[in-house]
Amino acid sequence: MQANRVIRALAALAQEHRLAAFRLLVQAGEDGIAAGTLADMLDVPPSSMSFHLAQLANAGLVTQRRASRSIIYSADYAAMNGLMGYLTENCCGGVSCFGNAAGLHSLDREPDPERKSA
Amino acid sequence: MQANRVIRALAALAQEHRLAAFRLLVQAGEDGIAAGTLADMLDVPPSSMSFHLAQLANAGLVTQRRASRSIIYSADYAAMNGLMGYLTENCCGGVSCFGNAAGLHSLDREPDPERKSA
DNA sequence: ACGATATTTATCGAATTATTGGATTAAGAG
DNA sequence: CTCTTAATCCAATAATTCGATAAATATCGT
Repeated sequence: MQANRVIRALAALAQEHRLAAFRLLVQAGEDGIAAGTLADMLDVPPSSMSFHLAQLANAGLVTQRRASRSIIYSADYAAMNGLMGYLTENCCGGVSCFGNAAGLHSLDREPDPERKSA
Repeated sequence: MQANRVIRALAALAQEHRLAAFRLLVQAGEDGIAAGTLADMLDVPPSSMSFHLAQLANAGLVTQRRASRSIIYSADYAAMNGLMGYLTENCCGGVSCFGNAAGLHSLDREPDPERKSA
């Protein structure tokens, strides 16, 4: 059941520090970033960073490798690719909500006026 | 700050019932599905369904309209589009992990053996 | 207005998640 | 071997979330 994996991936990214960390890792590319460096960049205690990185790793979104004393984390593009693929196929009307609807980005623009009509 | 909205959208989808509900709503298209019908489909108590739908609505992923006694929920394609856009731009190396990497979908194919042996 | 249907709200307990400080493991330098 | 640095593990705490029952609100047909 891949839905389960998708849920874990979504949950992993649905957290401020983890989303930020993942973005940095994506930007960093193959080289990756050491856990401590990441903790320093995001200004969170090492133990907290470790916790969040473990969550990302558990969700399969990042990989780790040791480089001497440091542990380098890298974004797993294939996993992210898979997540995007699932969302596109299952949550975008089957035929990619991209390209279909031409360039509307409500999450970028709308400030979300009000949800409840009182 | 759209990162905040993205996080809420991800969190909203990172739950079994909500992901399932959203998938059904996407499939249903414009017509949408009534809250009660959704609760029945997913076999969760109406109040629980209402709770989850509220989460989706709060994240801006679904819209609601009243049809006589029923409240019809519909997927907000624009919001989903925005989410996909953000993920593509910020979490896929800047230049769409799709199409770039040719056709690898780890979440679809790989059973990912050593992630959790449960 | 009344009774029936549909949905939301309120509330509670159980479970999960987030955060932190300190202990522990691993690797390199002297 | 000891010291230093890097990262994770552990335990305790705080906060959030989930699921279910019960009460409240809104709408419809009569």
